[in-house]
Amino acid sequence: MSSTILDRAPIDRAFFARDAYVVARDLIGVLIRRDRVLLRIVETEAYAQHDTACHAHKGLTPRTAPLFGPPGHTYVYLCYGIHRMLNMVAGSDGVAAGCLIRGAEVVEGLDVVVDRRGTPPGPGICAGPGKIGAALALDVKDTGKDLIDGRFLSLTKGPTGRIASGPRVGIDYADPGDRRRQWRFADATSKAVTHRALLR
DNA sequence: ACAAGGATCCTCT
DNA sequence: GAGGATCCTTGTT
Repeated sequence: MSSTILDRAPIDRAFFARDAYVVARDLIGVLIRRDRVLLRIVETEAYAQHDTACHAHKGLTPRTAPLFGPPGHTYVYLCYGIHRMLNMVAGSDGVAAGCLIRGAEVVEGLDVVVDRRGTPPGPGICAGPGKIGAALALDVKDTGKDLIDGRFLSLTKGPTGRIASGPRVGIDYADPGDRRRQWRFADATSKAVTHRALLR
């Protein structure tokens, strides 16, 4: 019996207990459900402790604490005072690492997403990390929540397209060496991917 | 108590 | 592709 998009294997903690860039790559295609909204991840970025692009590189603070905790949890923070950004903690307990969810396609619940975003439906409605935060109605209080027990979000494997990679976006403040890392991943077949020109 | 800094978004060319 | 808007939280006084 072939599996449908609604009948996929759940993601376990071991999935997240690997290097962040591997997890970020493998998150492409993963389905995120929250209530009536189902998203398919099409763009991600990896961040790690000794990487000057990462919030955790200066050390542990109350805000970045989830990044240092066990894998398979959220790290949600407010960006530019407006946007709520969803990260998934990777690696091992005590070492900071995470994956930013940058882009997604809406599989179910488009009406809910349109309402939350306040824009008409279109391929770009969840193309960008701030848009995903809005689509899932995330709050900064959602930081540190478990991703494996399925109580906050439920994650299952989904269809992947062709995986492309490139440098991360919006990290001009980071050291040149870190800016060059090819830690951005995307499904090249998706229309919900931003900054296409930088990918290969 | 406050300055400073954004892992962005949107609207133009 | 580039630039400005925007405004809350963080980390440090």
